[in-house]
This record gives sequence, structure tokens and C-alpha cells, in this order.
Amino acid sequence: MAEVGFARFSAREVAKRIGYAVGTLYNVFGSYDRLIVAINTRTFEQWAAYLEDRLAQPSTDRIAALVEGYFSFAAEHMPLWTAIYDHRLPPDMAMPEGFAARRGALTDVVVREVAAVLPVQLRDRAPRLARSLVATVHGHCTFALNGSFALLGETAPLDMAIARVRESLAASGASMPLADTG
Amino acid sequence: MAEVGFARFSAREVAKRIGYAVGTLYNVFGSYDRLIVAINTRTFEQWAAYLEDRLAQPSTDRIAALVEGYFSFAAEHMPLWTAIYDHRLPPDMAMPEGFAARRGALTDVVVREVAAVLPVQLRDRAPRLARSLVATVHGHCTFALNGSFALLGETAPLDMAIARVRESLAASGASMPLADTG
DNA sequence: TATTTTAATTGATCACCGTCTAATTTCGCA
DNA sequence: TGCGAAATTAGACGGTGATCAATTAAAATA
Repeated sequence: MAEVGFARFSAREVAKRIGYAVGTLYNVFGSYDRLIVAINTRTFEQWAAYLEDRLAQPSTDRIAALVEGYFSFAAEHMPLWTAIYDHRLPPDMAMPEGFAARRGALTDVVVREVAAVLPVQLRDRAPRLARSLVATVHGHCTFALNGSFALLGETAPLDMAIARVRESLAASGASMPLADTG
Repeated sequence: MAEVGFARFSAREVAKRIGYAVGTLYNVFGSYDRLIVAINTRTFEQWAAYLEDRLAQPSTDRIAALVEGYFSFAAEHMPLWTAIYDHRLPPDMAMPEGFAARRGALTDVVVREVAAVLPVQLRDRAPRLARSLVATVHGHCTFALNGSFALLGETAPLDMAIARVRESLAASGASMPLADTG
């Protein structure tokens, strides 16, 4: 998946490379969709670990570090990252047991960091605000990587994303380092 | 495309339904990717027309109308809308001549409306801010429609998107109707 | 160890796909 | 009417996901 991306990924090629027959893959994963779900859930976990690793390094602005980490993980693992959003479960198929929780770990990191900068009396709003800020950053990251921003002449998508996040956190009374106005 | 979605769309089925052979489609559009580009550009234009139509109806909050229009077009034409972002041009293929401009019409609508609420001395910032706000709304819309928000327990993605947009516009000194806090 | 039971693995088969080419049909115009 | 150009076609090629009866390997039992 990391090499060829979602569109050119195939179970046959996976089987060939690991030295098994296609049928074995299907016996193990059940279906093509479940194989993709397994791969993408693994990517989510790598992503969360990547962010935690960045946060573990000393930094004055952990929120900016999160946004940058979101962008750079996507950029450094573009085929894996886009596969997450390229894949859609069939309408009749639910996310297999346990996978949803493993994926949620990524959001948990953001909720924790958002809560840390909110005034104590507003910390219960952190989960909703965090989800919304992830969506904001996701939108900017998507347009940055799929060329939409470039097509429109935008050259600094990351700066825009950070600015939007800071504005929303400020509107909720968060205490943060001053913006780096370059 | 509107019926079966990006993953199950095929040129063969198109040819069958319009009563031509596959080769004819290939001769007309050149490749599968160019066929998809043509379809998706058409969707962009329908989307822009959809937004203009909504703005033509009397409204006290044109910004909110834009965000709602973004969401509702996506929801009402989910397979068409997702096809736009599911498709990625091969690295060696540029967007065919003229298609980029046709797609940009959608952003132009947003730039115009953002400029209208900004203080006159800041109107030159409208293009960049508008692009960023589109990305913000796009992120929320994506998570709303692909089930990410539902999985995390979020029940009002549209409200969140509008709130984020209002915060960012307010931070730029925009004059807008008061938020509906109902 | 010899035998039986269970688990793992295979690959041929099916109905599709995008792409391409040679051959054919249709059309516009002299 | 005839001809050259344009449009259209069928079919081949190498792929795809999915399936499942048959086979092989491993484990459990006697």
C-alpha cells in the first residue's frame, strides 16, 4: 500500500510478495475490505505514535506541533494516508470489532492536548472542540496534498491551518504561546 | 457515477448504457482518467450553481448559507461529491486545459462572499481566507459524510463548521449577523 | 510409531476491468 | 455516385476481486 497506493493495491500482489496464494489472504482476512481496514487501522496507530513522538520532544507550542505532525505524517506517508480516506466500507458492513477503538487513539491525543490549553472550567468542551479542529486541519491537509491549494495559488497551507486552529482555541479562551508571526 | 459511485464506476457500463462500444468512449475522452475529470468538473459546476441558487434566496446570513450549501450538496449528491476527491490524476498527467478554471468558479463564489463581510481595508485578504475557510468546511463535511464524526460521537458537524468559520471571520474583523445560539 | 483428525494452503475458475488495435461502418462533400 | 475522412466496433490482452473443492501440512490420538 505504501508503495503503490490505494488505487493500484491488490490482494494478488500482496500474496505474491509474501509468498502465499491469494486464497490464503482471503481465508485470513475474510474479504478485500477487511484487509484494507486492517492496513488502515495500522496506519492510524502509526500516525498516533508519530504524533506522540513529536510531542515528546521539547516544544513551546504543542498545538502547532500537532498540526505540523498531522501534515508531515500525511506528506511522508502519502499513499498510506490517502488510503485511509479512499476506502469506504460497503453500506452493509460495519467496522469490525475493536478496530474503531484502535483508530480513536489518534483523536484521544488531540483531545488531551486541547484540554490542556483550555481554561479548567471549559475542559469538558475539549472532546467536541478537538474533533472539530482535527476536521479543520484535515481539510487543509487534504487540499495541500491533493493539489487543490496549489491550483488556487495558495503556498502556505500549514500556516493557514495553524492560524485557523489558534483562532478557534483563542475564541474558547485557551491560553497559548504567542503566534510566530515570522 | 451518481448511481454507483467512484469505486464501482466503469467506462464499460457507461458505454453499455449510452449504446456505444467502449472504444468510442476511449476515442472521445482519451483515457479513463480524462473521463473522470470531465464528470468531476461538471459536478463542480453544478455545485457552484447550487450555491448561487441558495444565495439568491433571501437570507440574513449568507456565510451560513454557504456552509449549509456545501454540506447539503455533498449529502444530496454523495457519490458524485466523493468522486471528486476519490480521483487523483496520475503523477505524470496535468489537469487538461480549461478544466482548472471551470472548477475554480466554486471558490470564486466563496471569495466574493468573504470579501463582502470583511472590512474594506482588509478585502485583499479575502482570497487566502476564503480558501482556508473552504478547507475548514471541507474537513467537517468529509468527516460528517464518511462517518468519522459519528464514530467519535459527534452529532452536529454542520454547527461545528459554522462556528469555526464565524470564529475565523470574526478574528479578521468581519461584520456578520449574530450567531444563532438556539 | 501409526493413524486419524484438524488446520492451513492452493490455484483453477468466474465475471469483471482499462487499454489498445485492426477492421469495419458511416458520413460529408465533390 | 464515389471517395476520403471520421466515427465506431469487436475482440484480444493482461489485469482485478472473489470463490471453493481439492490438496497438503500439522497436531492429536491410539
